Amino acid sequence: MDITEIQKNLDKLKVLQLFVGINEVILGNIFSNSKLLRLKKGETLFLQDEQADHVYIIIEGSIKIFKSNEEGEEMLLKVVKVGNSFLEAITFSCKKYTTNAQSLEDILILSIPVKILNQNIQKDNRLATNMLTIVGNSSQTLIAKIEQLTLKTSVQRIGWFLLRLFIEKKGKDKTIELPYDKSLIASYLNMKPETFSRSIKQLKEQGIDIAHNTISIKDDFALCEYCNSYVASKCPNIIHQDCRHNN
Amino acid sequence: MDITEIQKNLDKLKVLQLFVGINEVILGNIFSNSKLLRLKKGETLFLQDEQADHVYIIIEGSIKIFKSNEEGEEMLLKVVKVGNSFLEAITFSCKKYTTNAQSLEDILILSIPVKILNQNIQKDNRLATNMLTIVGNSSQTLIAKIEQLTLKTSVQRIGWFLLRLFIEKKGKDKTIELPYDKSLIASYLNMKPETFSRSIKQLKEQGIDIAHNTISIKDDFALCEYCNSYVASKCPNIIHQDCRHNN
DNA sequence: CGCTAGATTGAGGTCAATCAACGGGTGTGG
DNA sequence: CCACACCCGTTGATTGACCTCAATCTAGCG
Repeated sequence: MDITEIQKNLDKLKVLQLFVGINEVILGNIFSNSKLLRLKKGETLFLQDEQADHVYIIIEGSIKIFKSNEEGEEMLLKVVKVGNSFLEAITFSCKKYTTNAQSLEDILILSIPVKILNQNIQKDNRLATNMLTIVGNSSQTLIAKIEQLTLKTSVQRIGWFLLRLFIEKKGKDKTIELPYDKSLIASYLNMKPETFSRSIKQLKEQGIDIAHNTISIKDDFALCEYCNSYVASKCPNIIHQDCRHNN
Repeated sequence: MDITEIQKNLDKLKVLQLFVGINEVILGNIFSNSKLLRLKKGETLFLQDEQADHVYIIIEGSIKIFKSNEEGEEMLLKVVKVGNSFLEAITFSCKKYTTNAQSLEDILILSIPVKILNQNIQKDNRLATNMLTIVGNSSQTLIAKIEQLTLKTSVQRIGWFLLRLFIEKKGKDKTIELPYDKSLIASYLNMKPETFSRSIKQLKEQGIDIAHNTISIKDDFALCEYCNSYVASKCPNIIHQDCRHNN
């Protein structure tokens, strides 16, 4: 019920993918029934098998969504950054979280009761279609991840990851920074830090260099061989005539 | 426009998850703009990167959804059976299929133009929420698949697959038939047929026997060690006091 | 009966994991 | 200011799981 603080963040909230095109009345109802939470770095947001009664949207910071087995091994599913929700973590049928969520830094999040969300879905169709788009996209990302895990080598997975980083930044820079610790990236790509380290050496021979946390590429097309059609659809180089996915 | 044939299958169609609770007018609009297709075994329904302008629902038979790389290797994502759709194959943003689909036997399918579906989503909220449930569930299945691929050995993956088969059948039988070729199952579990074959031998020592296409288990709990919480939620044995997931 | 596709078995190779040691930052306390 | 511990990342040596290739077996079918 900390409406005043929600008001302060209203501008950030209204433009989120989940709330695009939703009228003020619905938004008001959702926000007035939601809460803002602050968590310190490393705190747990929810655990696998807990009752999934809230949906979260990140306003500041980032969190990791992961699975773990009885041996304590972690399987990093995704890192959720500012402005994103993670609806795929909740099931619409079984009502329990199927993953764990932990903050990677100090975070500020909006916590929406699932019940409230469901009530408003009935009232505003746009909310349902927005959610559909979000869950649909995350499905695509999951499929892409499966493709990488099953059909690609460790070097190829790193190349693919770096390519996505460069496309995300959209800048003309041939140099960018790694967004997380190397061991976290390794986990996301399903390999051990040692393997990550060794694979990077192989990439060096192809004009892709990682020194400390700085990645630099020889030219704009150094990573093209790690592209696939899903990534290509977001790549500014797709217009280039040498691009495999140019059509 | 083969309405008469659609009429014949109306009973089958109306009870599908996608159409639950949708009123007759909407259904009529959807069906009158859809077509029934018959494909022979092995025919291609759509290919990766093609324009995704139709959504399909299977009325008879089954199909496989898979990715393939330039070397022709296949990565089986899922097998879609009677009554199911595969909305996750379409993107809501990029409008291209991200996977391939091919029939595993002679099939009869309903082909709905995406445009028609979108129009009716605007009119009937229930259609949107039904889709949300379907895509949400498939997200969960994808997450479960990633978990298996990354954290489990080949023997564990087979055990998990067999467990799901037994739960699906729900019967009290300790003997069931494999639903597809072993090589197809192997592909689904991301291993080679040879590895599948060798892993089965290891399962024999635990009271799980596969002779030809018949699986038989020593007792109802032989496969319990391959369970996880997502599978457990559908397992009749979860009420048993020895069940790890009983709570 | 022979043909063929699928399944099994064996031998050998490969990629990534494991285990262990080391180096370079960073922070803390004396 | 230095000594020390600690974490992260790197490097080397070895292991192991799964793949590859090839031969053989089996079941189904005309």
